[in-house]
Amino acid sequence: MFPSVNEQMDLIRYGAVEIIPEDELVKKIEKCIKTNTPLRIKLGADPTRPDLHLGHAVVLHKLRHFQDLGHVAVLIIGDFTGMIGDPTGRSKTREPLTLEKAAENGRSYLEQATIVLKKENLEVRHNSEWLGRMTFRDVIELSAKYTVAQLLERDDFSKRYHSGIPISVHELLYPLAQAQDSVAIKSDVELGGTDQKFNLLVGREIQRMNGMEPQCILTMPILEGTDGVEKMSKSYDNYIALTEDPNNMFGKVMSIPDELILRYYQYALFSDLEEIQKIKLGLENGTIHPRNCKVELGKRIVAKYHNSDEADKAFEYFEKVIKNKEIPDDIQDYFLDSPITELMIQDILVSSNLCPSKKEAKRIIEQGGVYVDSVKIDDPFQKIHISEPKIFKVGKRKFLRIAHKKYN
RNA sequence: GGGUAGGUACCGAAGCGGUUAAACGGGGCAGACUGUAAAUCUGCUGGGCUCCGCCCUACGGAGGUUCGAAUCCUUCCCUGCCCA
Repeated sequence: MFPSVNEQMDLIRYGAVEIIPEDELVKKIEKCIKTNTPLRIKLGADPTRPDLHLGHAVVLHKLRHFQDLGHVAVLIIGDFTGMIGDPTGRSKTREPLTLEKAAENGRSYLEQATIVLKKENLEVRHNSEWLGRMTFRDVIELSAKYTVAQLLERDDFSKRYHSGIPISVHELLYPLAQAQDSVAIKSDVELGGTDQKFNLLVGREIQRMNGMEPQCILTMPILEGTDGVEKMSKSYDNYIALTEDPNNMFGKVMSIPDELILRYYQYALFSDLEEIQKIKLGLENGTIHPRNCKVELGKRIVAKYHNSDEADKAFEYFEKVIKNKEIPDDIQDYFLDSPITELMIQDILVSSNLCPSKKEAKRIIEQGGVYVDSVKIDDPFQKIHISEPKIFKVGKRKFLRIAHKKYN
């Protein structure tokens, strides 16, 4: 029924940073094989931000590995904890989320997560189910199990504390709430990024205090964003969303610095280690050109999240529009609802949402970033006839075919 | 409860009665360059007006002093730190 311990551990170890404690996990797996009972693998999802990206996918893939081994993935939508917002890595208190908003984000989260996860062996839970029912007394009992000093061990808490940045009490409670999830769903293993290590360990502690066998924890690396410096995150705008359209997805992969290529092969693609080794050698001895390698990486990532047809198209688009600065084939149409057919270029750019304001439109025009039918426009007040559709280009990759709306 | 330091644009941070749409840095955008949407360099970076000038909005909130305030006064809100 279940693969052997070694087989399982090989897959589980792939890409993992830490497994704490590893021997306990081995024991759990042995027991699972013996009793033919799948392990319950927990992953908590923070529904504060609705867009999942390749960074989130790293740990989702690990969860998928467990599913493939026959274990149960317990995905927790933190609709309740979303009201607190995990302060991990943040130097600022998060904006609280309403339960409704959290639930809505949770739905879209699930939709995106199942791009990576399979629907079999998947249990989805919302933590408002148990956290929302706790009374103040329950909360006091829970918080009595941990000390302020223990909580302040957490790096970002202590940093904030020592540099005088406010920490609200509810933020301190977050790790305990997350730990309570582990108690509620009786997890055997909890997954998370390395930045989650503290929270995951608290879960162990709290489970033990509730007389349960503590969960093992497994941490995955934090994937760097396209800038190659910061972790991939929406707030740094260096992310590649799972639902990113093929052209953007490919382009964003192309924009990663060369040093990140191998890391993306490993953690965005989960390629075989032998293959990664081969690429590494090739890059080192010059038999593989980094650009071609990145093209391949981009195509494969697009193929993974879309399909290989889209991947080829995205590559062609990139070659054409970015490399050769040509006009793409498929440009969206926009029909201006205006009684006049001759309008100032700056007005056209604003009404078609190519620019957010006239000032901005003016700026870009004056800086030489605007072309109409491949002719550079340098006067923001120049009038353009749009009785027939014209192709507007703003910056490197914003295109729109604009025409006057026809009334019949 | 007492004391003290603060709250400035997307973020960090200067300014402390007029020359301030607000230095500087980051970010963002545009241009050049490039295998690249990387790196680097250059420029721009509140909004409106046919616009080389004018008009709005803006320095935690609300009032006030003044010809004139982000800068002074009053009051309220928020935050750090120290002492209880």
